[in-house]
Amino acid sequence: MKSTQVTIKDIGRELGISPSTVSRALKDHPDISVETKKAVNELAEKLNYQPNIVALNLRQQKTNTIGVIIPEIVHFFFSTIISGIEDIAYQAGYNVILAQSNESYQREVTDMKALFNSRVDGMLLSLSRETTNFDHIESIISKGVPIVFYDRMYHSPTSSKVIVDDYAGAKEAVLHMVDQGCKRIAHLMAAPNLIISIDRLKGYEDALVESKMKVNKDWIVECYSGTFEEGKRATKKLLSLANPPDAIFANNDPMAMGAMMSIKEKGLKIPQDIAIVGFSNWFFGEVMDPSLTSVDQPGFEMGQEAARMLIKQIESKGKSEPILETKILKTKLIIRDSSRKKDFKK
Amino acid sequence: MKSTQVTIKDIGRELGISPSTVSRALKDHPDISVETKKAVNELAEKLNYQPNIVALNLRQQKTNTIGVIIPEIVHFFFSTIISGIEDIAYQAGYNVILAQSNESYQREVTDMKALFNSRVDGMLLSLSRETTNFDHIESIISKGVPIVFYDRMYHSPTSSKVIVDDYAGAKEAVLHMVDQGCKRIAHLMAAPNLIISIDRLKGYEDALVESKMKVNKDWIVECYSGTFEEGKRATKKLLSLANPPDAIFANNDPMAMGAMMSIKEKGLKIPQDIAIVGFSNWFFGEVMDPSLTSVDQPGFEMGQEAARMLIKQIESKGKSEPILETKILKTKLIIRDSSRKKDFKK
DNA sequence: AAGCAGGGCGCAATCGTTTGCTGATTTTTT
DNA sequence: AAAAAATCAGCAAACGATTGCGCCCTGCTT
Repeated sequence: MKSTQVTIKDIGRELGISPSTVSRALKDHPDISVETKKAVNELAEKLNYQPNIVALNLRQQKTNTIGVIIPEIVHFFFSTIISGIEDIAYQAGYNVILAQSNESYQREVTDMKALFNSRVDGMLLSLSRETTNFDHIESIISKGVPIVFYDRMYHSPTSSKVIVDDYAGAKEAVLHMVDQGCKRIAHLMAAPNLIISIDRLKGYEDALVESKMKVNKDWIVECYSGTFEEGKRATKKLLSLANPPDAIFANNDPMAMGAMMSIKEKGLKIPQDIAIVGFSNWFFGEVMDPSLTSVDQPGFEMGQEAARMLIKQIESKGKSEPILETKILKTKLIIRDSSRKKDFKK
Repeated sequence: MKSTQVTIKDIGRELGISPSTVSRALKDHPDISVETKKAVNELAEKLNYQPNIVALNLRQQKTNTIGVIIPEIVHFFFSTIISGIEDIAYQAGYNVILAQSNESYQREVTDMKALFNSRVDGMLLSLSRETTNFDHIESIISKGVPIVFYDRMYHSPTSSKVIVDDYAGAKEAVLHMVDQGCKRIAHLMAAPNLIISIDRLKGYEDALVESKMKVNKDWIVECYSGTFEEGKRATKKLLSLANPPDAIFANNDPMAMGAMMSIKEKGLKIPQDIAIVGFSNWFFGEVMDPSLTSVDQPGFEMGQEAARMLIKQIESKGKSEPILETKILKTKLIIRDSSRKKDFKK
C-alpha cells in the first residue's frame, strides 16, 4: 500500500482544522457548522479521500469480513454455494475471505485459526470429510465468534445451520426407482463421517423398507472419497455379484457418472438393465447420454441463507441473545432418462 | 470480535513490564534479557496470546491479503484457478479475498474499488466480458497496487499477465480436425471483447489458411455469453444452412456440449457426420457420449503462477523496480471420440 | 449587567502493535 | 579509581480514524 493515500489529517492540515473536526464533518455531525462541512466535503471529494478501512477495523473492533471454509472449491455444488454467499455478503457490505480445507482435518484446523486471527466477524463452515473431532470449532465459538454451518455440520448445540433435507431427498429418489419397477436397488454411499452420507443412507433404507423390500448389505458400497473413479470401481464390483442390482442410487453425481461408465463398458443399457439416480444435480447431468436423474440441491440459496443468518448473528451481537436456527432446504427430484425404466421397455 | 482476546498489554501488566518489552521479547530482540523473554513467552503461551492482525496491518501498512476478481466462480476453469491461487497464497501466508464480477463491467469497477479500500496488497484480475474501458484499472495501478492479470487481460504495459496460448491451442485443434478429414469446419466464437476469443478465432483461421481451406464467414457464429444454450442454438442454425459444416470448433466446452445436443437432436452422428472439439477440457468431457475432444488449459497452474508473480511483486516493492512479466502457459489437445472421424467410418 | 445556553471546534485517549531514542544500572576497560 | 561500554527496559510517537469531554465565544434572557 502506498502512503500516498489521503488521510483525514491531510484534509485537516490543508483546511487549518483538526482531524476530529474533519471526521465529524464527513459524518454530518450536528456540532459542525455548515460552512466547515461544505469545505471538508469538497476537499475530500477533490483529493479523492477514501477512509482507511484497516484503521476503522481496529477502532471499531470489527472487520466486516466473513471467513468461509470450504472443502473443495472445484465442486459444482460448493462453487455455487460460494456464489450465493458472495451475493449476500456483497449486498451487506461484507468481504468474503476464502479458505479451502481440501477435505483435510488438519487444514481445517489451521484455516480456522488463521481466520480467527484475521479477526473475521464470523465464519461459514462446511466440515471436511475427515473431521470427527470438533474441539477447534467449539474453541472458536466459545471465543464469541458466530459460526454458521452449511451442508456439512455436526450436532453442535451452539450454532446455526443450513442444510438440505438429505433424508427426504434420498427417500424420494429411491421411491421413484421402486415406482419405475426396480427390484434390486444398490447404493453408493460416501464418507460415513458425514451426516449427509448417513442421512442419505437412511433415506435409502427407509424407502426400501416402506416398499417392503429387504435391505441387502452387499448392495451398499462405501465410497470414501466419492469420486468419479470410485463410483466406477464400486459399480464394476456390484455388476460382478451373483445377484447384481438393477438400479443404483449414488450419493453424488460424479459417482453416478462413474457408475454409468462401468455399466456402459459392460454393455448394459441404462435405464433398461440398470437405472441410475445421482445427487446434487450437477449442471452436466442434463447433457449426459442418457441424461441423469438427480436430486437437486439449491446451492445458491444455501449460500445466501447461510450468509444471511451469519450476518444477522453478527449484527445482533451484544444486543440480544444469539438466535440459533436450523434451516432445512427442500430438495427436488429431477427425473431424466437414466431412471425412466417404464418408458424404455427392453 | 470479542475484546476478551489477550493483548500485549495484558501480558505486560501481569508481569509488571511495559508493552514494548513484551513485544520485543516475543520477537527475540537482543535487547531483552533471557529471563524476561522466558517469562513473557511462557505467559503468552499460557494465555494463548494471538497478535491482533488488524493492528499489525495498520502499523505495517500491509494486510497480507490479495484480492481476486473473478468473472464467474461457478465455471470449472475459474474455480480451478481459484484453487491454484489459494494454494500458493496459503503457503505464503496471504489471505485471499474474493469478489465476483458476474461478467459485469459495473460490478468489476465497484469490486476493485472495494478491494482497494480494504487495502489489499495486490490484486489478481480477469476481465469481465463487458469490459472495454480500463480506466478503473489504470487508476489503481497508478496508486501503486500491483495487479496481475490471469486468463483475460488487456494489453496494459504496466502489469504482469498469466495467460494460455489460446492461438496455438486453437490452431492445433483445428489442424487436428483437418487431419481427421474435416472439410467444412465451423467456429462457435465467444464475446469479441475478449482477447482470448480473438486469439482462438485467429488460430482457427490460420489453421484453415495453412491447410489451404477458405474461411467462410457463415461458419463463424458469435456467441456472446458462451453458454450451453447459446451453443445449442447456434449449432441449430449452422445445421440448417444450405452448406452445413462437417465439424465444429467451439470456444469452450459448454458450447461444445450444446452443439452435441443439437446434432444429436437432428439425428446426426458424432463424429461421423460432424466432429466436435471444445476448449477448456472441463472435467465431464470425458464422460460424455461420445467423449469430447478438448483443448486443456492448466487452470490450477495458472492460478498458482499468477499468485506467485503477484506475491513476488508485492514483496519486492520499494526494493527494486517492479518486474513485469508475461507468462504464457501451454495448452494440450486432449483427443477423444468426438473428433476421431477416421476411426468411426460411416 | 450578569449569567446562561448553546454553537463550533480541539484535546487527548483509544484500538494493539512496533520502534527510535533515552535512561538507569551494571560491568568492563584503562 | 575514573571513564567507557554494555545491558536491559521504558517512554512516547506512529499507523488512521473515532469520540467523550471541555473550552471559548457569541448572543440571548432576565
